[in-house]
Amino acid sequence: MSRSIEQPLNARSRRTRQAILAATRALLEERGLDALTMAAVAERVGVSRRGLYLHFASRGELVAALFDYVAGVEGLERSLEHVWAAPDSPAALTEWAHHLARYHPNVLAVDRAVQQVRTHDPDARRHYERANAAQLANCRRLTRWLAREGRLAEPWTEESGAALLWSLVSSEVIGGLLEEQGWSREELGERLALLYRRTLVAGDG
Amino acid sequence: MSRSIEQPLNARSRRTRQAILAATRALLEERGLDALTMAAVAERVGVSRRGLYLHFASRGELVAALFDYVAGVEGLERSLEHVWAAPDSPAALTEWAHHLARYHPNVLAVDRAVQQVRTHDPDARRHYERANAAQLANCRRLTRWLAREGRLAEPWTEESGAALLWSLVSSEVIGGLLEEQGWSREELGERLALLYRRTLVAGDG
DNA sequence: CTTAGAAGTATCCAGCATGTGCACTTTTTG
DNA sequence: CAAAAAGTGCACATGCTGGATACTTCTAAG
Repeated sequence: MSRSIEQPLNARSRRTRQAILAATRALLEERGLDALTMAAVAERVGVSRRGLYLHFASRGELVAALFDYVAGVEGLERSLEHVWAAPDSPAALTEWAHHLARYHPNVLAVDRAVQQVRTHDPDARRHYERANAAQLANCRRLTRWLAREGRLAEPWTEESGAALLWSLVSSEVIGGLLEEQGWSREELGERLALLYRRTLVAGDG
Repeated sequence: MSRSIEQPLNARSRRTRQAILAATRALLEERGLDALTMAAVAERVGVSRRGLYLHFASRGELVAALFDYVAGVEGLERSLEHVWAAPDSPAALTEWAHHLARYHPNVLAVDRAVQQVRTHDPDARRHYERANAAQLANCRRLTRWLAREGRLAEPWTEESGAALLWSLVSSEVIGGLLEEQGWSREELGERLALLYRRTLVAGDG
């Protein structure tokens, strides 16, 4: 099932594909994953239900494709630049917290959807695992930086610190604090930054 | 739909109900939520598919019922006693970390299932929210205790500290660290305790 | 400007899961 | 033993996915 669909050559095709992705995202954010049926998407795009399958082999593939779509639209790379441009590793850690608070809220719905769908769908699982590996790599880069500068607090290692950081990039955590606990993005960023520094950074009074 | 089903009076009925819950849990843990169809459960229990609906009005209600079932079987209350028996608030916080590492791994599959199902099913949502509120109340009790003893670090308040603690009781976090990062329960407990103390406790060298 | 091939439509279909209705049998219990 | 409760078997409506087929419409390259 769900054999990937080759890159569209046609301009018309590309436009339709984008329209489908945009409509899917909107529908997902407005009405949730359960309401996201192929029929509902088709109607919203103004295309036949059968037509969707010309662009996405399955519902799972469609949801999975949202992953990269929102990363582009919401500027994942751009937001990450702030982290690596920091002057030192503790500052980078703080920037990482702010990056989470800046970027992730915008993709929460998609994150959660991919996460649910991944259990059935190999395509979604692939996308999820790729994104996850990238996330973990970023975390490890942070802890390595800390270690190099001698700022990684006892008893953390590059590995265990990275794992901890990675685990806190969770739609459950971020969504819970924002939506259920009513934190603002600013509060989220500041407080995560605080947690990170106190937990991981040595000599940070 | 999914009108609740009244307390069974019959001994036979109670036995069957327990058998259904046990089989459901086993199936869920072995083969995941997707494989958890009413037909599969029925076969495993050795009861007709129709018979399940005599005990649980819907699949959602069945999954939701697992919540309390595992809490009983795995001794939620008993595990929590360690927390409140602690001599002081920082010790309680440490005990809380160990409680998470002791209890939660045993109910991860059920936690995740209820969380997914709750989006469709009102019954599951009710159960989830009740459990969640209890969780949050526990966290607040911890931060209140800290505050009373003057051990709550700047800039946390009873409320914001509780929210933070609450957000870290997440199957995504716990499951991720245990399963994907390969932490042992001991490591999880120790490291969470460390994170909690450094972040929330004042004057804890 | 024409024409081959791609994009898209309309309709039907099979598969599979949920949950309900109904007549029936078996077990429990007073 | 008799009534009530528990459980069975089967049929059925509904809702979704994804595949098939024959058809029309657009677009891109010669």
